[in-house]
Amino acid sequence: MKKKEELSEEALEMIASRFRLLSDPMRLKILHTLGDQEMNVTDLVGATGAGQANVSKHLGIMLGAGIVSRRKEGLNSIYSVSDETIFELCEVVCSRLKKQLETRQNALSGAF
Amino acid sequence: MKKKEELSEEALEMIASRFRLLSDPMRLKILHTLGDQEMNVTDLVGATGAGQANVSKHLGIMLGAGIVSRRKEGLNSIYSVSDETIFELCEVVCSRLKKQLETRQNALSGAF
DNA sequence: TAACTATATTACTTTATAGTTATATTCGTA
DNA sequence: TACGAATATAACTATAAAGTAATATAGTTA
Repeated sequence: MKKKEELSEEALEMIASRFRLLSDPMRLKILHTLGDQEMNVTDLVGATGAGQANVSKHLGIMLGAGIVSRRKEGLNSIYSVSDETIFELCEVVCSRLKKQLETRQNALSGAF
Repeated sequence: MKKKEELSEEALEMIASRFRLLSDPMRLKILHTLGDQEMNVTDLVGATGAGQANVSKHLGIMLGAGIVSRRKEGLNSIYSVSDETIFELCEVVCSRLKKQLETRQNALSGAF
């Protein structure tokens, strides 16, 4: 029954926003560093080499979007990835990029 | 054999850039409008309601990134989506967003 | 309570980019 | 060849967001 529906501005904005979350190298680095572990902010700062305020801000943004979760333990904030689809998305993108580069290499293979 | 490899800055930037392409509502609208068809710029302008220069610019960006392709026919530039993974990514995001909103609704269901 | 530690937030600067207007380019046609 | 149409591009403006330094907040410990 579903035909080519017109996507509402609101829907487009929600989807775009989710992609926007992933469009920053530092956030990807944080997510990749987290992986399936729990880590506090200080350790993430050490692992990523970014500034504390910057890491904290990125985590706050991702927390708000519901892709990481936080639990407090004393002074520490311990974060983990709560949205596993993130990694699925990254894999799809990464595979596609590899294939694309491979195709380009082949296109040049006979030339000069 | 693959351990938790450190992702290079370059790799992170490439992946982030791909997500950045999808982080704009107008580009998503263009991609969704295209679907599996071929369309020229004028028709896309009509279908999206955006300005000609704007549509043209977005198409140029996506062409450069290899997610749409272009063929010329007389005065027309006819575009189509050349990277089907785009739709896969959008579906994953969209499903996840739905589930997330559903969860939030349930969280409020007993309250007041 | 005072000092310390971990995290969050605020204010600011800088950069990237979306949209727009005007113009250039390219091809078709009278 | 001159004109018109479709698309691309350049220049500009406005906005959003990343990074940073300074500060606030909250828990911990001497």
